Amino acid sequence: MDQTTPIDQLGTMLCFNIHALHRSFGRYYQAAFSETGLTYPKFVILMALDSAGPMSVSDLSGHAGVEANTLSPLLKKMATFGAITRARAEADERRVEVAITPMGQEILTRARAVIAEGFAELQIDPDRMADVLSFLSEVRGKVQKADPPKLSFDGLT
Amino acid sequence: MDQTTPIDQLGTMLCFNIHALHRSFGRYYQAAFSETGLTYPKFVILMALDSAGPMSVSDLSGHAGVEANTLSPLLKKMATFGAITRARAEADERRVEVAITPMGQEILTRARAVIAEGFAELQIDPDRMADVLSFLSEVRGKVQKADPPKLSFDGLT
DNA sequence: TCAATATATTTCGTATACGAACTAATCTTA
DNA sequence: TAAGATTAGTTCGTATACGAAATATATTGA
Repeated sequence: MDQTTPIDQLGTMLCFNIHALHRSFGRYYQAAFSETGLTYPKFVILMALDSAGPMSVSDLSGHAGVEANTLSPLLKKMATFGAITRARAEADERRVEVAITPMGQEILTRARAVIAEGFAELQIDPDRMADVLSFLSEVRGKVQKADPPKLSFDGLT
Repeated sequence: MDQTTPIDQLGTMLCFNIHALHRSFGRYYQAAFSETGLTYPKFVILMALDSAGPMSVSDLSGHAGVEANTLSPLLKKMATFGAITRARAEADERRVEVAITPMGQEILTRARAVIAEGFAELQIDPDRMADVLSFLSEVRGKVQKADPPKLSFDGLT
């Protein structure tokens, strides 16, 4: 951005870039999926259920990177649509087991193909991408564990 | 995630990582700012106005990476609070010029310090970070220009 | 010049997303 | 074994965020 960017601002810049790229992806997926009612968050849920198998809402929360209270209404809609199933666990009635259905699998397969096709057009270097992915995972782990210092407006003019 | 991740899934994985990291940053900033009413999107707006000077809503939209209709209510709240000013441009009454106030500057300065402090604790390699930032910017540019292929559920079982 | 078009912003409807509070089920332990 | 703590999920209130439509202003062209 600026040749005098101090190291203290790198964190801020990373957030900014993540935020802006997140929005760009959001619009991209919205354009790709809009005719179908599928959205990016739902796609992430299907991916998690497909790769890690049936699991509880809170486990899914960890896999998808969103809170359980965000998932709750989404899962309800997806179950109504038929892409997943939701059922109280017999062993522990507090838990709700979520699983992808064959219809959900079919949707996921098609969505993945569309996304793969779209990404191929972006011409992104796979090696660099892999490196960035590992960096982002590392940062995410640290951010999740961190206890942020608190901002205060005391004495604000 | 999986040692057999094919190249066509890298795009999907990048989205997933961006999405999850975005959520992690969101929670981090929420924890850091919650006592003050400042939020991450408002922080981004202050940063953009501070670094690029007063500008219209649509220019700010470009700088902040969100749509103008998202900014509109945010800017109204921030102006009521006193962190920014909003005024119809004299030359062109369609435009609304937005500018940061001294109070907004003060808030930004404090927020930046808190974030810089928090990030220093994360122990992230600055060189690697800089490299990742340039990659993310590059990807964002491509995603924004791209015309995604469209998903369809025709003939879904 | 004045109707057709274009541009800037706001409003509207819908979809995440979070923390806090709530409910229900399970576990602990005195 | 029953009161208290813990855990899982949902509901509630608030804050983004987007596309589409509405509104207001400016520009163009016959």
